Amino acid sequence: MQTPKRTLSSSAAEPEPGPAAAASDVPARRPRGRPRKTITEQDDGNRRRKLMDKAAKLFLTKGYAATSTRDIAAAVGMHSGSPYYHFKSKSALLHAVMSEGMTAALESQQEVLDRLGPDAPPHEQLRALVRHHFEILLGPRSGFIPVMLYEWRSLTPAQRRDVARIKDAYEAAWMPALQALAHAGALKAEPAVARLFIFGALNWAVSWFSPRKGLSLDALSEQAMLLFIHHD
Amino acid sequence: MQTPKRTLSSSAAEPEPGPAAAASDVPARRPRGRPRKTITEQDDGNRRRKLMDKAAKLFLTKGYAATSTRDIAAAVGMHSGSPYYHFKSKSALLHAVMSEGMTAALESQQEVLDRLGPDAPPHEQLRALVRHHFEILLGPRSGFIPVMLYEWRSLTPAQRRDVARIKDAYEAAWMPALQALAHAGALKAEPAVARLFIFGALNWAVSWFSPRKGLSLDALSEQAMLLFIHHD
DNA sequence: CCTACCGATCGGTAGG
DNA sequence: CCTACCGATCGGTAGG
Repeated sequence: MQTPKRTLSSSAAEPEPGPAAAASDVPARRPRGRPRKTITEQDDGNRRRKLMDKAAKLFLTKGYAATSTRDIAAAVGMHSGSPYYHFKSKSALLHAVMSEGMTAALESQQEVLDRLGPDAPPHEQLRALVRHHFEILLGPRSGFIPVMLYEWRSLTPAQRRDVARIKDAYEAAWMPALQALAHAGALKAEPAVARLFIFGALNWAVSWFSPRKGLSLDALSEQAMLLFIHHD
Repeated sequence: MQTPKRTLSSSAAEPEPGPAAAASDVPARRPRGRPRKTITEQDDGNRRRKLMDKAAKLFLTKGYAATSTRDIAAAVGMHSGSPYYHFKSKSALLHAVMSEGMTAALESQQEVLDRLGPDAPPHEQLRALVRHHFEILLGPRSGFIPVMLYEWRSLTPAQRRDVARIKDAYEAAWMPALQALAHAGALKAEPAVARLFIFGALNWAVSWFSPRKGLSLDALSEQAMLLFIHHD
């Protein structure tokens, strides 16, 4: 990904606004993309990210509806109204978690496929996709995608459509490998149905997998491949 | 299962209490088991069941926390406080849905296995279990088990332990078939891990299956078997 | 099962 | 980002 080009008007010598200026300066209307780095008492982008991280953790533990914006504020050391400085509603915070989580997952999945190259055997492509998906779901940086799996119904219809676009692209990337495997006789179910079953099997691991149970993500991926792929 | 023996004191000629008596007669402390049939304006057991049915539907659509007891009352044509005549708390209603749903599922699953007999080939046992599970999840009388899958975290720890007992028995009944299939070489993953993946794959269908999509529950079961079971 | 009600909590906002 | 606050809603209950 490239760093976004600065617009001409926001070029070099722009003075850093102090806290007072930052407060009176219409904060609701930001330019699109990452918020620009404004030095307030705490770094702004970090606060936004921290809100999303803690919110995701709480949404996953207690559920979106049962988590109050006060819970989230307290978890990051803010006062009750302050999350609304960063997000215009509780719902927008949920949407940001899912949307940015899914975007990052789609990008890292594409990197995995690119690294493997288009001529890798489909068996290896699927193994890499499975392994990467477990990393997204269960790895040390996980959290946003599991929220998406459990809180889909908490989105508004418009938000759902928006996140679905990214999710569809993520899932569509599995089809070439599945179709190749079906063609080779290593996958016996219809690829479109197999994809749904396979995502179910993997996603469900969020509800039972514990890294301390002795199973590594590599071993878990291997078990999944053994279950789904028929060797001759 | 046997019908519970009546205690001596609650024998034959007990008069039906009228509406007034039913209202003043400590309604919170019922004997265990099904409520006895007391003729009020509406039949009591039916009202309780209707509350559970509508509550399950709402819990599944909007989520437990986002469903108010007023929503539930309105859905069955009661006023706001009336569900508390049948359940001592919102949480108790959720628990009843899961507990009674899981109990019924365990019983009908056992009937399926009994009908098949202990000498049926493991392949047929698994197919029957899968088919029955889809019936529970997606069939015309479904609803309670999907709520359990999505609202586990809304239970109190004690309620969780209680429902887990039944759920564990339900899942344990799959192990003999899976172990036999593994032994015969038709299941390549470890049976304990395979069971978790398989339940995930099947349970996930709640989020995507639509009977109008042209796929019957029989065809769905067949696809699942093709995916998991390796024929030689 | 209805009526009337309570205390608590919630999402959100104005104003600084 | 904090302070102080509002209107709405919620789970639950007493009393009949």
